[in-house]
Amino acid sequence: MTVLREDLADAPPPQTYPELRSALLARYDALPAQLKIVAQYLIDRPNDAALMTIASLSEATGVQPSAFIRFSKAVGFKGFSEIQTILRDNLSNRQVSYAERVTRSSQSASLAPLERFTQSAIDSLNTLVETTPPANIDAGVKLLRSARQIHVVGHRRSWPIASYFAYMMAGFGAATHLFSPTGPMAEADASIIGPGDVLVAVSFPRYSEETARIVEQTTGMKVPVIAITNSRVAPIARQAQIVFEADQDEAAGFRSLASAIVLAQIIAVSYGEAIASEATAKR
Amino acid sequence: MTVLREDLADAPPPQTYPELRSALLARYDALPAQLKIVAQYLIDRPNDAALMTIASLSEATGVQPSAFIRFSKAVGFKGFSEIQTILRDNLSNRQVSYAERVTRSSQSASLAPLERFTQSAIDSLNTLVETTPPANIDAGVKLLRSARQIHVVGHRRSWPIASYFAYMMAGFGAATHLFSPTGPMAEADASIIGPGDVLVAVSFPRYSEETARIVEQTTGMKVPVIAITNSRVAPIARQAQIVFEADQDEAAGFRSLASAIVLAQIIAVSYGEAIASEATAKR
DNA sequence: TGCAAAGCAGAATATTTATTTCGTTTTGAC
DNA sequence: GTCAAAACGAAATAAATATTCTGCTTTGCA
Repeated sequence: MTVLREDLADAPPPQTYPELRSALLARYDALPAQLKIVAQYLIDRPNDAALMTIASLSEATGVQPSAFIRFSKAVGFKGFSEIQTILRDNLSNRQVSYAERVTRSSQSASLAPLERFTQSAIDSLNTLVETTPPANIDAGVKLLRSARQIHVVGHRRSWPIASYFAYMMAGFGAATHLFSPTGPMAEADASIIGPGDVLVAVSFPRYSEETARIVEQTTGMKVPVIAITNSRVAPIARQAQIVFEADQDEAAGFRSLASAIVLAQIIAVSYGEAIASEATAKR
Repeated sequence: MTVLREDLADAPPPQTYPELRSALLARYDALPAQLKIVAQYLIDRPNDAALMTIASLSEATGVQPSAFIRFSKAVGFKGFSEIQTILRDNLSNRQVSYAERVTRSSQSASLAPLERFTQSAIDSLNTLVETTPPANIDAGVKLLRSARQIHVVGHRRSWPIASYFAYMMAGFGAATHLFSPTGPMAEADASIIGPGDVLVAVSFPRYSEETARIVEQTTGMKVPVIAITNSRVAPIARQAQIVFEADQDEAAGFRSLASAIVLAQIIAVSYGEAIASEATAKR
């Protein structure tokens, strides 16, 4: 009886790339010749293999397509596609693929709000770290420090972010002006912006028209704009010198402001630290 | 003759992702509605799009598969596969991974603000889920639904949370009043609170005296108070009927508002869902 | 050296995925 | 409002890709 060997084969198949990798390493010696080649390729170039078809893998390795299927089954999968799913998830360094997440979340629609929104916020925070280039923050800080005066605008859902940012900046001693949250006079206010100033505009869907108008007027005066928004193609992002993206995730129709407010904090604190270190250097 | 326009369309199609990206940004405004959605998705989440099939992209964006082909041809490609090839090339030789970035920046003494505050926010969100009893949310929702009018107060750092909460509640049709953020008149305002009302007070260190005073006056009138704060022994927590704790974590002296704003969202949306399900039941 | 079991290559098939087609709807100019 | 052009959605078709099947070859053991 080959009970032992069967037990090994029946062990639950790996779900993540690190698991897969160590499973392959463990079983490598016991594999037949062609399958060894397949295993080696998957270990050596997982990111290439993730994007290739079986046909091109066959060409690259000199191993027949059917061998890839045999390999997959030998390792406990139903087919090679399952292995590729793991490789792809690993490549985009997500726990589960995005497509899966879409279908899954539409299935289990009614998780408690507590878990739902917290998880969504955490996801969007992770996205924030991954997608924000540190150079962007440096550029933003530099621009803010060069400003004669810093104007901040944001309406409706973006108002909390705008007011928080203005509050922090004022706390660091920056000359800060915050546009009032509502009212038809907002547009007229834009006249207080002058040369040497910088406008920080916060705007999330549904984008406020007042904010867009102020941004438009500001760019017309050649005054630079820093945008905090959810997409590079957001209305205000097109005209902005520097664009920060936050808050792309959405749970049950309600977007979380968590990543936006953390982003505002990061920019403000980076500014504060830059000011502080300059003060120290001068002494 | 529309030579100019044709010239633009006939320009050699992009071959690399940066080229593609800027081409999309340049032509974005001129695209029809559905194709705008496609362009936006490719700009916002190129790494996801690289690995998804047209079918799953269609599901994720709500745009029909055929629109993806029309889009591809409008931008100068033969089909969507050619675009995906570019996205995949970009994905496979992309910059350093996030994990690498963290280890690298942690080597250089202090972590960059980006990683520091994001991590701190995630920690406090996890704490939020663990420490918030669902029954507390239910009790809060019940109290809010029984209110004749809902007053919201919060100053300084707590102002963004208070204004966001008030904005959400007003959006759900609740009779909401938000106390002005500053000024010596705040105290006088408390007189507008009457029997049957509920006060939602947001207060974090350093606790605002105005907020504390309004809470004091309110409890004197036997009007119930819901507190959103950082500790059960915070000034306003003692007198409150219901206390929500958020935001216990602190990174480098700067507390994150992430968990507080998510908490505000959770309470408001729970309220909104309760309202909605009641409306459905009545029908 | 003979024989059974396992491994293998290539072609056939099934499945998934991209693309085209076409009737309907929307948009924009007059 | 009316009309033509453009855009759109849904289903049909074409292309690609994965998987299975078959007969042949190698391997390992007696």
